[in-house]
Amino acid sequence: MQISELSDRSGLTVQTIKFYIREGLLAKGSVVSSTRSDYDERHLERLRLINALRDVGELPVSAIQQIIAAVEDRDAGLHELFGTTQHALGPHVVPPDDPHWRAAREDVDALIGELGWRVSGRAPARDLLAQTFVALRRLGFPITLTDLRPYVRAASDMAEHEMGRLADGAPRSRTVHSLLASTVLYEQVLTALHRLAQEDASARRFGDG
Amino acid sequence: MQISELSDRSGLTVQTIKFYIREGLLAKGSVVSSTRSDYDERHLERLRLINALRDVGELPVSAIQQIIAAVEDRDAGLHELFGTTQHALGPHVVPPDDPHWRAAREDVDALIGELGWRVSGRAPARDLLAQTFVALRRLGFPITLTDLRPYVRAASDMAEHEMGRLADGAPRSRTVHSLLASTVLYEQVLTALHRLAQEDASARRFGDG
DNA sequence: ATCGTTGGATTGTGCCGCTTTCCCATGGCT
DNA sequence: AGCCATGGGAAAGCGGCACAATCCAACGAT
Repeated sequence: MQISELSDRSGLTVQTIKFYIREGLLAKGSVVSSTRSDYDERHLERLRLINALRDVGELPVSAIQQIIAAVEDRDAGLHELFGTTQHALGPHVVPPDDPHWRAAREDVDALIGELGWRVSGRAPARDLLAQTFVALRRLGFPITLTDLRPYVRAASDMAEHEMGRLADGAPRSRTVHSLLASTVLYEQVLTALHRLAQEDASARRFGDG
Repeated sequence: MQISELSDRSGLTVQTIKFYIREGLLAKGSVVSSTRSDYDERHLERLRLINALRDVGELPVSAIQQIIAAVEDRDAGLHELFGTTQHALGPHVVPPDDPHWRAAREDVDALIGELGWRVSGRAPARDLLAQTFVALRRLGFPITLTDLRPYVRAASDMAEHEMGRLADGAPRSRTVHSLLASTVLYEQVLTALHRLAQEDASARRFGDG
């Protein structure tokens, strides 16, 4: 398949595909001549993945780069791919050297310790959670463990469900895609449903219809 | 308080504060002379809100503008503020006129109808959900109602919990802040916990420790 | 032979969120 | 009275990002 067909089938412009190749998100086609390269279904599949991560996951190109690199590394285990994805998802803030921040971060670490969760000490999600704690406190809505309980329950139930859905015997590439779908795409599913449920709750409480 | 003190206390530079004033995110101080204005605690509070929406919620300035405008509109009810916030959260994609997209959107509408949720037909979260459906299908992981069930349950439980937390007798400004915290900030709490729970589940399933 | 297509490289573009720069008025200290 | 740090207001600049446009030389189908 030529690049123009790849463009048609993927819905991306030729320039964008070239851009992705330059940035290392997509492999070059196999060179047929100095002005022809051949692309196959795997290139299309890759573009679909890139598109999902970009459009739905709203990931920057640099983050997708990292994920793709981990996907390509056939030596890496699935858990390593997981870590790379988490790291790519961010946040990319450098925690300021602030006492409030350190306190929030300690609360987060303590919570994870109590739950017995096996989570890397460098997981960016720790900082993400600490950041929200700080912001909530600064706004005068300190968060308590009681507030968190339903969220913790829901989060672990869903995570369990997601891991259970990964097919065991499937080829690696499919498992990898499934893993990324679970993390990046199902996160959006959860967010969307949460917003919809909130609107319903708000309508029932404040609405006049 | 002068702008320099406001700058010190908020952690934002004077220029950034001026920028927010220009953009309509923050009210001007009360003019004391042609070169002095006076800022009070409400300005500081507002800056904290802006910061939370920006740093934690990752909202663009234009979205914060819309939310602030709704907050300022003392005639608007809380449910309207809710709708504005939802709209500001996005996504801001124009649904393409694609059969897959229309089908996904119909699935979403049907789901919401079955659940009996009172959700505006223009709620962007409908599109967000439809978008993930399309992406999942294109990747070869079609989503089923069974897959969604645990997410729906979790989402409505949390939404119920969040609405219940809003204090009834509090002054409007506090309720408004609480509402925004529930929607924008608790969404991040949920996301962070979901990621942490996933990492734990992944470690238990794939990890070697 | 011609004309469209491709690869490869360079340059340009539009948006975003500030940041810098200027200018000038003023207030308060000396 | 003189001086200068501070503040207000407006305009222009900047750095990052994700492409998009343009140009060129080399093919390849007709």
